[in-house]
Amino acid sequence: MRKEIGEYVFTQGDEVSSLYLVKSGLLKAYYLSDDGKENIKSFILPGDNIGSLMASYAGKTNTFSLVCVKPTELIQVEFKALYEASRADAELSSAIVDFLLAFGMKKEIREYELLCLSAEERYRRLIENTPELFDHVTQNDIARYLGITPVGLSRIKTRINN
Amino acid sequence: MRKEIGEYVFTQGDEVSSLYLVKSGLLKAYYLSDDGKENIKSFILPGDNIGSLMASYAGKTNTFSLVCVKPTELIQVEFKALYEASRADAELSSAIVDFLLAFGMKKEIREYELLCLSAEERYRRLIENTPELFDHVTQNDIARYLGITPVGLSRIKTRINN
DNA sequence: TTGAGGAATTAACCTGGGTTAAAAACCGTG
DNA sequence: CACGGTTTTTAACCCAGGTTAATTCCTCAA
Repeated sequence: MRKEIGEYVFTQGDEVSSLYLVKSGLLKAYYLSDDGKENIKSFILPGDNIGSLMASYAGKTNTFSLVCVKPTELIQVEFKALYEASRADAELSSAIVDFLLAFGMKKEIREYELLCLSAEERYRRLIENTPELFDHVTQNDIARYLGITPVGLSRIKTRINN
Repeated sequence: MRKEIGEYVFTQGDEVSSLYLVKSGLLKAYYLSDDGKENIKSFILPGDNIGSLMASYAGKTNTFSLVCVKPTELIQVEFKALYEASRADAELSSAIVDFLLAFGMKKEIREYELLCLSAEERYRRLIENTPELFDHVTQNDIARYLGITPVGLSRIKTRINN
């Protein structure tokens, strides 16, 4: 399926239960707080997967929204169907285990960065690890991914350049 | 296996590759930064599991330490053996999928709290969700789990009680 | 019971980042 | 090229939480 810039794949509060594999393009997943502030959970690059475990597995409503930053080509997988099928299919089950392990590791890294690093350190790491992001995403969104405001990020940048 | 207070299950930098199921007791998992500061990743209660995916699956060295806060009874599971066995055993594989899904959801919640909530909100939530923790863990450790200093937490408490 | 070491609080001062608002730099489009 | 909107920067002021250090509280072992 194909989505254009600004189109939503799903929205906070939805009762969707699918996972998505991104073939090309760029998405952002974000939480919207009561007072209208956006906090970016993650950017999803080609080759990445995305979906709310909470919504899919635990039957809860979705906790975040997923929107296109670039025109995006993605594959939708019904979570429940996949999950049921995996119960009977050892190979599929193994693949899911690998997928979930990779997912868990990513979360573990993010947790570490948010718990242990300052906003400035997180910013330096992001430049280090995914410089390509800066070509496609506004500084605004970078800031909200780092957990700070655009103003804050601008200040960090000037601080770094002495 | 049994561990007493202060005993380590493994240490940051180790090349262990086991998962642990906690039958009774209480553990804490924490990161030690270069300048000697401790940041608590999680408390592990009876029924919980713990282990470094990074170390076990990706063959990296352990990124955090695991130490007993209360005398603890736990079961050690060799990750590689489990992983290999799961390749052939559909039932085991399914169980692992369930385990990893639960793990992923926990991480997702923690990520949300660290990204979107203030220290005070995280504190309120902790009281709400795991009040029993406060009986077994020093306020010192609670603070380091919330991502703040003990002084900071003390201030939050007095602020809350007007 | 007391004394010693750790835990928690308090106070004074500092800093990173939030908030608001205005200015400047960047667009894309007519 | 000029216009209008969106980003980014800058500035002024504010506040949560860090840091250091002193004080009080707790606990437990002798």
